[in-house]
Amino acid sequence: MLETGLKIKAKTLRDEIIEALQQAIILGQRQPGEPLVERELAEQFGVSSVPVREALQELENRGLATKRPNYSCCVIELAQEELDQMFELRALLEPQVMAWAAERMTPDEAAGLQPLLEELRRAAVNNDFAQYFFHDLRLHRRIWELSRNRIAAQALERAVLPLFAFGLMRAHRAEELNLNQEVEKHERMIAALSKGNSARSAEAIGRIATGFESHVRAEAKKPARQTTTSKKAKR
Amino acid sequence: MLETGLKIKAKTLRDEIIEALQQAIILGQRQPGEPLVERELAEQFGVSSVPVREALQELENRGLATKRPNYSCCVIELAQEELDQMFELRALLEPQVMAWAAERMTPDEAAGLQPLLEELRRAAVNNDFAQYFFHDLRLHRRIWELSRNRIAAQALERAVLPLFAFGLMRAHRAEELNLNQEVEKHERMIAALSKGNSARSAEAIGRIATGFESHVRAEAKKPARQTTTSKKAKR
DNA sequence: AATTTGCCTATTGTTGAGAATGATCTACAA
DNA sequence: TTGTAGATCATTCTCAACAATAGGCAAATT
Repeated sequence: MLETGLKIKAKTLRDEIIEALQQAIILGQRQPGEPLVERELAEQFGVSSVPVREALQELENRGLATKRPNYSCCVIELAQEELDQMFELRALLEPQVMAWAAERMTPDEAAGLQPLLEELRRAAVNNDFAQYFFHDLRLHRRIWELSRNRIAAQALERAVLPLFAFGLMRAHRAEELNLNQEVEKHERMIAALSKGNSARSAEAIGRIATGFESHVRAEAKKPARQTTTSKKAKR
Repeated sequence: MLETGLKIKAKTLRDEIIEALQQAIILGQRQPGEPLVERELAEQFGVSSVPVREALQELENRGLATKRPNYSCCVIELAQEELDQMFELRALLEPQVMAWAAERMTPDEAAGLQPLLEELRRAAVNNDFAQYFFHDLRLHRRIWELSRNRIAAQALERAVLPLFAFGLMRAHRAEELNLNQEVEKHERMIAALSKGNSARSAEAIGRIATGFESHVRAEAKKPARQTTTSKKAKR
């Protein structure tokens, strides 16, 4: 099962709910457009509605949900236009962030990337798409962190995470992807990073990052907006 | 007096409080590091504490405050390191966003920038720094919007707004700035934008970038590379 | 039939009180 | 003096009940 990987730090109910809902959205247990009703969730989590409200607010800030006054919060729905914007921003940001990481990471930190890469490799060998995307995200996040620019890392997070909610990283959407090949690209990228070669690192990410990008942009014409089965939209 | 520009906004208490606090922070009525106590603010605004909590959460997401569990929310304090990160990100992002705006804006939209430029000019003539920075932000925001990339615009907002909280845009910090000269740079930039000249627009923003950037970074001693990871990015 | 009007209801927004938390302070011992 | 354990206290966090809102339904009007 997917885990946050971050130590269980949920000290407050709000944070627990955030994690739970984020995971549910990313795993597709909550479909795009599906309403997230405060009281319903409150009962489900066995808490009051205030922590749920705050969690929903945070989900909106992470780009995983939309919230209008006096209206049920809904899982984010992305139009093609918005997908394009996210890819556009990522294409601009990530190469430079890679370059910064290459310049600024220590040898120790570079070595620390290997275990993450290993996880990626294992997922690829097992042909486990869900695991692959999960560890892919973890690896990229870690590198963003090593760029020593937290603001830029956040911007990337904001540009990438919603794609998970949209279902881009679900297994069935990526069946054409050759995971082993992708892993090789990552290996080359990390090799460049570890050598502190910023130019090659930036170039390498250009080949990967997109892996799914081209794939998705080609077929994303028909994203049928799902109608929820159990829960109908407000009223 | 500074106004949000958007009049019909606050439909909910939370939003009113957000606006009020944001303005207070930007105007320096709330100093960096100053604690924002929920009950205090609640009483001050004549409301209960929940809307205040939600407002504080939003302020944190805008990069204007910091919030730790079971601890008073505080107005953001920026270390030199974080300032550098914000300038670094902005330097990467804004030229490209300008280029996009130049390519994508309609003639009408380009014409619509003139009134904003006029406001800037007036503030400069009156040597009113507060007004100048305020209208400068409005103008830049509008252009970001015209880039047709909302995610990128948000990232820029997130990189720039905290600088206001930090007080970079206060009058006394900018006394060396020649406002009329700055206005001229903006005029050239907008001219390039209006012609759809993306290359010149991107280059023009590099010169303006803010006027305060060079001023501030001058006193910064930038550690290009860190050898230890003693300070891990706090989350 | 089409449009308007007003009520109805599900859901969000807000409140005041209370429980839980972590920082600070004091007393005491090494 | 220095460090440590416990009590204190300010403040956040949570709750359950209440109020306000916006959309939908149906009757009334044109």
